[in-house]
Amino acid sequence: MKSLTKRQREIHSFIADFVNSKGYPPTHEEIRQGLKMSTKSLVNHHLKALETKGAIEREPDSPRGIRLLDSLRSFKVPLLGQIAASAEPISFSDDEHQEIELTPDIVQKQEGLYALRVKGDSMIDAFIHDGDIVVMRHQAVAEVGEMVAVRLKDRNETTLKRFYPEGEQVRLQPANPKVQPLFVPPANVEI
Amino acid sequence: MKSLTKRQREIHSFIADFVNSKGYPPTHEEIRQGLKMSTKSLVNHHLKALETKGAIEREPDSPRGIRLLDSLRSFKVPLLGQIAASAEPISFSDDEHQEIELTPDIVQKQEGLYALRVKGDSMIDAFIHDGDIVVMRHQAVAEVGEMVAVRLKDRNETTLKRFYPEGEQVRLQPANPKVQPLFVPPANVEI
DNA sequence: CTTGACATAGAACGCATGTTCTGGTATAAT
DNA sequence: ATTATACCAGAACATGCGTTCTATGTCAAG
Repeated sequence: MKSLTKRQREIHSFIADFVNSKGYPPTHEEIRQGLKMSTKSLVNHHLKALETKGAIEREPDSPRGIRLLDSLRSFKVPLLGQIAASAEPISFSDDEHQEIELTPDIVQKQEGLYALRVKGDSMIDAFIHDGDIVVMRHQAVAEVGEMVAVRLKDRNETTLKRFYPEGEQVRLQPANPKVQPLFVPPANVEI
Repeated sequence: MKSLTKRQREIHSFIADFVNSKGYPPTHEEIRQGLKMSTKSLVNHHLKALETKGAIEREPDSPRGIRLLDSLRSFKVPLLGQIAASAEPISFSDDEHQEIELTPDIVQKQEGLYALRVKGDSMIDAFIHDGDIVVMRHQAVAEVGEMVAVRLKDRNETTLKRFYPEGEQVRLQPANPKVQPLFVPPANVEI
């Protein structure tokens, strides 16, 4: 999707808010009022721009015929593969690209999010069961005691442990020193 | 919401499907075609019925002005109040009736669901932090080791503990014997 | 048989709405 | 200066679409 201008972003988010609150898209006239524009032709002008840039789709000659493609009210997160909570990690599966739908009620910032399916019951004490899906945020630094998905660089494998710094080394609870943490989850578990 | 007739359910689910795939509600004409009816007045007749029964809301004289109240693609869960994960439980707050929006991707069965906001950090080892919202299912029997929200009958308070049966008594980890479990959550945590 | 919900049928009315046309302004890049 | 791009204005038009009116058919309950 090409980049939008300021006014175009305003319109786009206005439509998103409108859909969220009302359940159906706004008419040109409603957009005009909401953004204090003077005429509908101006609205149509911007909608054309949004359409060519791929932000929306429109049904010609159809009232409220606006479809948000880059929807704000529910966004998707890539389901990258499986992860082992036990001692034996399991690698990513690159073949299937599934997605998970989330709402802003669950997580606010949606940058760098991705999901993994948990294999094994060794983290069952932390409310994570076999088959659960963990939503994570990609970030560089880990905080003490946080749940981290660690990637062993030599192998292409990932595992879910707690993170504790310990002097110059990194301790992973429960298991494996001699690894560098790479991914850090915030705190979301779903069944 | 009053019970719907067969034809009314057909229309309701048709609208839900339409909204899910298109992003905006159908017109009367589109409903007519989709359900192989002969005239629009018949559609309007049924929509009136759905409206009086509380299944939808309509914006008069407005194309596609249909709002699904009992939506299928995202349903709401009452946020009943706060809950203490620490030793001191906190009672319900009946004044504000908030709601949380969920999608079927997160939980399948939506019967008897409700949400509680967690107060305190004592369950931080189970991935539950202060301010987190726990989604629970109301059920009568608890399974061993499951997370349970226990209600102390004498007081009107609730707390979040683990459930272990122990002979004739019930042990709650960590705390308080002499209580009967009432609510049992399945396994959902959100931030 | 009669009554009353529930579903169906066709047609006409008229407002709401998307579209199009022809203009104008502001700013920045060339 | 000139061009390109984004933004703004007003008005006229054709039609999509909700609404309303009037009837008919069905089927179970009374």
